Amino acid sequence: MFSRTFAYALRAMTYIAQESKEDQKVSLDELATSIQLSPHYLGKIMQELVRKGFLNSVKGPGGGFWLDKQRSDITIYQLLNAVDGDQIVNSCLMGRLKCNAKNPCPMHDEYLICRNRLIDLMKKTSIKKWNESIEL
Amino acid sequence: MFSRTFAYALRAMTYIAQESKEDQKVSLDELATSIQLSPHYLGKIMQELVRKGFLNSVKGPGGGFWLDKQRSDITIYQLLNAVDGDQIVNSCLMGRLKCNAKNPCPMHDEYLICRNRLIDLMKKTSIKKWNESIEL
DNA sequence: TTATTAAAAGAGTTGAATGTCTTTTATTAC
DNA sequence: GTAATAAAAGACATTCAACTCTTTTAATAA
Repeated sequence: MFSRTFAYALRAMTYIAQESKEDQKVSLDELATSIQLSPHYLGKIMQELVRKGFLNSVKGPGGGFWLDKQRSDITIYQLLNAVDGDQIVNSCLMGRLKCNAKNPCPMHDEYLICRNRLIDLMKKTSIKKWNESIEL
Repeated sequence: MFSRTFAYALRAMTYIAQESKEDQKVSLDELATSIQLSPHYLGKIMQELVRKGFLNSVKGPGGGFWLDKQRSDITIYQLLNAVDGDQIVNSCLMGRLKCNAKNPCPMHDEYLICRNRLIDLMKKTSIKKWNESIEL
């Protein structure tokens, strides 16, 4: 439903939120090992997340990625939108070109309800909360 | 969320259910024109649907595709499964490799509920019902 | 039985997402 | 300032769904 890149980004944020502080950075290699992804590809994802302000990085010896305390309040919905955009959830489940309240398909209303429930929950779930809820 | 092929298959079944009888078949070209898809690609999709028993076809002059009355009772869920399989709906929304009732993610329960509501409705919606509900 | 029609089959192409490899840039430690 | 470290950047490769084009097979009609 969502992209793999989003899943990787979420796993990476999860790990970094747990393991990093400003004085204890996580290197790309450590991160790549922990989430089982090639460091090259993960590098691109991380680069993009840093650029968009989801976490911090510094180059050089002792460098790496880390997450400020206050940034663990960002939600998985924000992360999803940053990585995948919002086009995914804004189309007819059945692929009808024009499906709307005036001319809905039989799935339309139910899909809207479900979609909104899931989006609401994603908007309420911060990285911090996500981490508190799951066992790795 | 689902494949384009499924959307095309549904549109094709919709058109054929409306326009065909055993003595009034719909040709591939007519169908392709009506749903705005290249006849070659549509041909493959139709071929597969015929092979799987969702509708009938005959070659030659006057040939084409048609849907038996009783086959309009097949559901859009059956069509989806035939085209896309069922793997789509059976994975964690957030892409966790092992997400289950014992070790769920924060989205797990809500997603299960929504997923089941949508699947139930798809199982209840026959091609016939689908056609009665929508305006083209 | 031959020409025509129309689906079936198969080979090839494209584009986007995903993934790999190499080079560059920035930072630190000495 | 030089060597080492580690992220950033960019070029290249792979994969898969989606799509196109060509050939074959089956059915009909005359």
